[in-house]
Amino acid sequence: PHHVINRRHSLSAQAHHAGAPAPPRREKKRETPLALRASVFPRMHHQLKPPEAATLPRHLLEAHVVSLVRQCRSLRALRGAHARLLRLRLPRLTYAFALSKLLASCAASAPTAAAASYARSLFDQIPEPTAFCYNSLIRALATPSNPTTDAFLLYRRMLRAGSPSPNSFTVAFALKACAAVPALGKGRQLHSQAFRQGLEPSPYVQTGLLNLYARCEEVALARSVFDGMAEDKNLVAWSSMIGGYSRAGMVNEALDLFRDMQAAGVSPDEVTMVSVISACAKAGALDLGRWVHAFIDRKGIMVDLELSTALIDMYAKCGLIERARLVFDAMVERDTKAWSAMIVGLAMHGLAEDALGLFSRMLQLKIRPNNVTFIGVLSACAHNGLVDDGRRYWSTMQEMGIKASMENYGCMVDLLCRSGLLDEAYSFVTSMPILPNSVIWRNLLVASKSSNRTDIVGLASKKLFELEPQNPENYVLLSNLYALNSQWDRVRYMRKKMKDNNVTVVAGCSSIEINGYLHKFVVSDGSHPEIKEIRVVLREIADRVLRSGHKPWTAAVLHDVGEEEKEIALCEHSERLAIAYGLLKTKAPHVIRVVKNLRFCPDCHEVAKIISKSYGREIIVRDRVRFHRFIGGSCSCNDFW
DNA sequence: AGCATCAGGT
Repeated sequence: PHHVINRRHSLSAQAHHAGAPAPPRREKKRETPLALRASVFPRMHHQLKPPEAATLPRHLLEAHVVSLVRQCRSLRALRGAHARLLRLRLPRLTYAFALSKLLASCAASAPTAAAASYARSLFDQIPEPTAFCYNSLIRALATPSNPTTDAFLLYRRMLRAGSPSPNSFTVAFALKACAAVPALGKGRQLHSQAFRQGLEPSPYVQTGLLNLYARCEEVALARSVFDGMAEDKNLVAWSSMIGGYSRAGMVNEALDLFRDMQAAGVSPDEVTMVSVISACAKAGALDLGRWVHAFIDRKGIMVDLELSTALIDMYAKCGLIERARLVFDAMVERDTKAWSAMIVGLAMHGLAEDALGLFSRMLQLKIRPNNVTFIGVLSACAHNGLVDDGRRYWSTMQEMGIKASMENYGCMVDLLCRSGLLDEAYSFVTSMPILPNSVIWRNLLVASKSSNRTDIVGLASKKLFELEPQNPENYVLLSNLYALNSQWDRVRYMRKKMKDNNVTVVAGCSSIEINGYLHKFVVSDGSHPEIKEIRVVLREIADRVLRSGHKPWTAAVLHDVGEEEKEIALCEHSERLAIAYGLLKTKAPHVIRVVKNLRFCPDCHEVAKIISKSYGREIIVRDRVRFHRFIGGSCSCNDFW
């Protein structure tokens, strides 16, 4: 039979390749339709009274239970049904049956904390839970809001009890729970146990494992599960693996696999496309993103809420904020995430007015913002020096009863620091109700760079090394700070400390997309096949920069080497290599788009301005924080970043 | 009774 199935698959793959029309898209999954089956049972069952319940045969009672539970579409309805069943005073066994049906229905509902606790209370009332009951409870506990991985603990309890023994459903649900947290270690234990119990071959266990590893960004592990799966991998396996690559930022791999998937005759759906689009977003690969969007249209893939949101994010992160706006405006239904994506996108582009305008429209339409929305709002203020507005939005957030997350505090600190309000930032940090994270301390440290505030520098660096003793950024930052104040002994001490703690510097990395392929560069990177040609362009840039009267800002180079060497190091910064490659490979009206993993080097920022004027090229660079758009010698950030 | 997707400050 396997042979036959495989043949069928390869035939359909051929049909697909021959350009046959794509099969009609399936309808998006909806909630179970209301009581389709209720009419099957006589109306009298809905009005069952306790005396009758005692006389009816068990199979009829069970049918009644099934129909009652099936009608429930919310937790509230389930509780109501539960109450009605209680009043019937069902025989013990039938009641246990009813409880397990309620539990299963609860597990299938939206995975909220309320559903989880109700499921647990149902489970606790079942005297001898079957594997079905365990499975349902594990499934209901699989919410990201369960940091202790209750689901996994229940699974262990089941194993310890010895009976009932877990089946493939148990492992699949437990894996989903681990993936939701995500909890890699626990997931790996499940993997080996599933193997021992012979449950590994189940396709649901396999995709569960694959997805767990993909969510944990354990790409190699995910890939080994993926490769170990049968020839005819299903859509879920492909989507999950592509999602894993995408999350890990391995864009080329994600897109290669997307191509392999089509070659294997599997048609992607809207879920697959969300991962593919967000891979493009992460990479800032505009051409690829545009191509994938066209693909979605061509194949008639439904652009639902999630895919629209992913498209907004992609266009925003690829520097086409206008297109992001078009997608947003075309949406028929927008949730908080869609609004947030748009607001964050505008903020990233320094378009504070639009971002804040959109936010007030969101409020008018009674869409409830959340803390992520406020990240967008506050960062819009921060990027434009709107301190007073930022403070006002901060209190708006409080008034709306939205609990500030660490990220929100981070935005506020950033806002105050950028506006030079170091004292206010410092007292804001020290009066936070939660312990500030490393990001906040780092921000404070950067802000006090030229302030002579040894108290702040001292505290912030102490906290930083406590929180992140292994983060190279901290060493570089502090070393830089000391170098700025010519405290060379301290600079040397930092370098020694770095060596002693086995910390190595993270290289800046910039990428540019040429002809659909992503080219990556790191500082002084000689590995590119066209490096000779690139160096010629770099020399020409250096000449033009010199003629424009710009003096290389060598303070951006950390090492205490000679001035000349510093200038050379600057010229080989990753962003400059990428821009040079863009100049080499493309012609005038084409926009040079570069993505950098760290912040823009100040000297390279100046140089980019000069290039945009001297070569008459538009350059858009996405750095770790925001977009910079260079036209005719100036940047859209107005040098405020 | 299951498996895959969306927004994030430094």
